[in-house]
Amino acid sequence: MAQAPLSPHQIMIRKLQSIFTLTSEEEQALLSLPIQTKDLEANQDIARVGDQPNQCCLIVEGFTCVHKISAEGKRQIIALHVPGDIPDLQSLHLHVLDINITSITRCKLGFIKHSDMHQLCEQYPRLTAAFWRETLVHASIFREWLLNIGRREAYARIAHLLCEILLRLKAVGLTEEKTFHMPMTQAEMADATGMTPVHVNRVYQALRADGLISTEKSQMTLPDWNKIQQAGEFDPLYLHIKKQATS
Amino acid sequence: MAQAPLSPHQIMIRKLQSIFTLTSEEEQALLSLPIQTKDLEANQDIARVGDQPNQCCLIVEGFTCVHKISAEGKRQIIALHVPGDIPDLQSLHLHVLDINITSITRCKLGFIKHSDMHQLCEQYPRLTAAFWRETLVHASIFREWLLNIGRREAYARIAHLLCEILLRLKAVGLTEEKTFHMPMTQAEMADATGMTPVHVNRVYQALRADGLISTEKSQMTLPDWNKIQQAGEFDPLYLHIKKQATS
DNA sequence: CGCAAAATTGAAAACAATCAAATATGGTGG
DNA sequence: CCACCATATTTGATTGTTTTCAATTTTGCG
Repeated sequence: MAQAPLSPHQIMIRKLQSIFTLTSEEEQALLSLPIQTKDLEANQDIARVGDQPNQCCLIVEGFTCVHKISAEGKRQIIALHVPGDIPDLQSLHLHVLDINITSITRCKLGFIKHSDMHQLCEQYPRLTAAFWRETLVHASIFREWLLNIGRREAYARIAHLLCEILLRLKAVGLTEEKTFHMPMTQAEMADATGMTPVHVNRVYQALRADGLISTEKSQMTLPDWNKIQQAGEFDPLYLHIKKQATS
Repeated sequence: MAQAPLSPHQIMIRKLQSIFTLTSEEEQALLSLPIQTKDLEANQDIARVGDQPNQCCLIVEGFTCVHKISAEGKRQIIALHVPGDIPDLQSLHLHVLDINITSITRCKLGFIKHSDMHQLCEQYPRLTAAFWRETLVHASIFREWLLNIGRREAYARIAHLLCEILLRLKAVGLTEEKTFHMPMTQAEMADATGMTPVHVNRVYQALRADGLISTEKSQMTLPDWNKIQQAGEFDPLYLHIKKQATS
């Protein structure tokens, strides 16, 4: 049941449960957190370098990305965010944003005031640990991306990223078997992998020819998990997901 | 007064003070934290992928790095750590290490039990925030490295990393004007920037020819801060250092 | 049906990797 | 203090993945 439209609180809890075990009391507390939702078109800025937000942004539906622009004007996508993620959770303790956050697709966002977060964490110290852990898992993903971009060749790099997206969507119940909704353009994949769009296109073709991916509209299928996992040198340890269903 | 031999507690406090304002009560609490020190030769493993440490490792003297090895056997240095840093602070909440930690130089390390850290944080919630912030600053550095490796060409990439090292050492008082002790070999710089040692060597020569760096033994000098900052597209915002002395 | 965005193709250029040696350096023991 | 050795740096020639540039084709959507 991919794309089931969950409420902001439900998706947040599902995501946290995938990396941390919440008690029902803690779930209750999360459910009472005030969240204000907002819909957004694709390719809209959510926040920008230099901003000093007083709220966090929960992805409820859609994809967003965090990116930086070099002085030469080149864009690097630093992170992808799927439903359940909070791209600017760091802003709780780093008060000036050093990144841009932009929607990739149409999105439903949930905004949570810093003050409400701080109050909740004060009251439930285990939730502090849960959110801290959430930021640490994202840091772990940054580390794996560094290896991916710094030391893997293009073919493995793309394969690796596709494996990651599948597992992260699976963790929040947004996949259908080996198929998932993949809204990123090849140009966006290029920005995420430190490549050019042209080269991404050529690697996609190679992956298709080798039977590692098949695409139809914006549906991406990874028909042979073992093969693509091997091609991408993919080991899901770094995602620190509790229950690992990689079937 | 570079290389002044500070105690483990002193260097930890100095580092935290560079990104967070500690009260004297909090400093007192940190001073009473049990830390067991250990000396280590260069190029020794401190921890490895898969480990489940029950302690954190504070760098007191020397340089260490965090790295990952690809399936092809290529190494990517993910992070550098200088005195005051705690490379595996994440292990407080991510119980299985997804990285290797290795000494670059001879080091003095301080080990702090997780249980002592948890107890301290429970007692002083602002210290939880301080350590959380410390992990977030390191995550911010990962993000900048992603931009550096993904989108900057070799010349800028090296320049950027050298700027970062200077500022990070300055934050803990380990620089002499524009000069600092730079113990990394060119091969290690290559692993940190996703390049080959040969190419690092050629970029170093270009930087020397352009008057952006000068090296003598393992002393590195950046004679013209403005020029190298520009060459490396370096903006220190991402370091989130409180008092910024970039003279 | 029409249009803008995205994907695809081909050819040429460039940055960086690779391979293989040669030179220099720093630390050690005699 | 010097010779020696392992390590690190440097050099040159070649190869190769990836980028760049410039179309062309396809797709999705109103």
